[in-house]
Amino acid sequence: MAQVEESVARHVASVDRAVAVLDVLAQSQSDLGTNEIARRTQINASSVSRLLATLARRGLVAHVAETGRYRLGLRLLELGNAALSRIDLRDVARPHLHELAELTGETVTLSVPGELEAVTMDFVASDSFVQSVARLGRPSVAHATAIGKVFLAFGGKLPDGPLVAYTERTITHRKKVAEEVDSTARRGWAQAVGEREIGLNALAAPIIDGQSALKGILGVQGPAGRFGRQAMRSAIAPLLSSANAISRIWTG
Amino acid sequence: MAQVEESVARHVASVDRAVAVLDVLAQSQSDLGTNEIARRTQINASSVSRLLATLARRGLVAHVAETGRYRLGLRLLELGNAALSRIDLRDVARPHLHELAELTGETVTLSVPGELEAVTMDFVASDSFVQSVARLGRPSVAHATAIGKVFLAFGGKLPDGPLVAYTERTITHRKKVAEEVDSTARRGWAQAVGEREIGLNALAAPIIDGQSALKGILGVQGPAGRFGRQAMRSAIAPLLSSANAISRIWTG
DNA sequence: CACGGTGTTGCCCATAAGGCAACAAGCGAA
DNA sequence: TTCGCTTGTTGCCTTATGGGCAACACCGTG
Repeated sequence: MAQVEESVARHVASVDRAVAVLDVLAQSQSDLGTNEIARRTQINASSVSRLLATLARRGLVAHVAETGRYRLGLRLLELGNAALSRIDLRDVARPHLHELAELTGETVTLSVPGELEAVTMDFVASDSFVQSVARLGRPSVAHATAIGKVFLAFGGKLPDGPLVAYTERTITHRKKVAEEVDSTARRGWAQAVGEREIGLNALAAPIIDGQSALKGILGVQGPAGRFGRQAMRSAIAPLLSSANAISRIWTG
Repeated sequence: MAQVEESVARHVASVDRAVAVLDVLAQSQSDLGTNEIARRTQINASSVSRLLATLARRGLVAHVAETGRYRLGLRLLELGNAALSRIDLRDVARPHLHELAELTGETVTLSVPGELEAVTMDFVASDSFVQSVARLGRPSVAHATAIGKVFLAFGGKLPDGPLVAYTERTITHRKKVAEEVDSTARRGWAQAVGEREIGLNALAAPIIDGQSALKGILGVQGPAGRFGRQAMRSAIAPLLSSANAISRIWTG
């Protein structure tokens, strides 16, 4: 809880009431009249009327002339978009990265989709001495990594030319890559087993907004000796859970 | 201008100040400190501090502990999404439909993309006695209408089976339809010249959100005798202008 | 260490805001 | 058409609130 909120700071009651009015309008599926808002907020109707007039003038609330009722105003959308544009995905995701690293015992990465590939922008390293090292700024190899397969599943493109075989397990046939990408899209997560590097296993899940646009990719990776079939299977649910929690920035 | 705002209603100055603080944070590209907000709003720093404390407690503002500065809070995103979910596209678009109908002298329609086609949900009829009649709920024929071509350009699918030739000008070869759809995507608007009906010409432009997802389609249509090559060309810019103005609901 | 700026909070006082009452308007039922 | 009820607004009064001053703690820089 923020320190500011816990202090004995004096609050502005009128602002509290105004926000309570906004909250009630947000909770309601339909427009509300002054008296109904007064009932739900336990604020006198004349006070509510004046609060609404002020909020309406500033665009946070809209008065519907036909019905005399009120609804949330478009200025809130503008303010919400402004709030969104300042969010640092890393800040929001970081607690989830820590939690997932703790749960799985492996290195957890956060990538963002770029133009040609997804790029690692944050990670929480495994506590183990033997760990899969992540590096910031490192692009993924789309066809050979779990992160890359999620990237492809959301419209990312493979580069032209032959696909490099990093290990014997690397999928280099474009048709088989496409099938792998289809699998990723269908089940909502990707895996790579010794495809980018011998002995390196990984899982990845998309972080999406309300329109299913890719905003980030959450990955878990570890050495095959520890992060094998069983451990990978166990990591899927928490991975999806964390990715969904992060996605809730956009979906509410 | 809303009647409520024009009355001699008494406003709540504290709420006005609080919103002024939100506005300043929205305008700024970076986090702001208490004193900076005080300077920009001409409100005493101690008042700003107390307003911020209240807004922070309600989540409309977030205090960044590392820097001591403030930014817009995630609750605004929730409120913005709630506001958005109650918006009726028709209400927002209607003034633009009227304006466009006035500018072009033709019938203007608003459609929303459905599962299999786009459906007319509002229109403003031309003032002319000779006009292209629109009907609410009428689905578009994707391959033969301007509205439909925009729908296809944003991922809509053609139905299976042969494409019906409504006139001699209807494009029924799937490859040519695809080319037409590509043109639509590239230039940002579609046209249909006597393809759905002899003597009926139309233009259409997409209404999109911040992620380029299709939220609606704005169309102009008229009889070829009046809405011919020259008039259509003249209607493109105002059509795009109106579609963009409506799109700003989502993009700010 | 000194200085300047930031951010918060105690305190005082003027006024803003809450709420009561009155009023106008609208709606539904008789 | 009339009546009763509810809604929404506004005049007005009272008082509690909130604005702002001053003081303080903290921080960064020279």
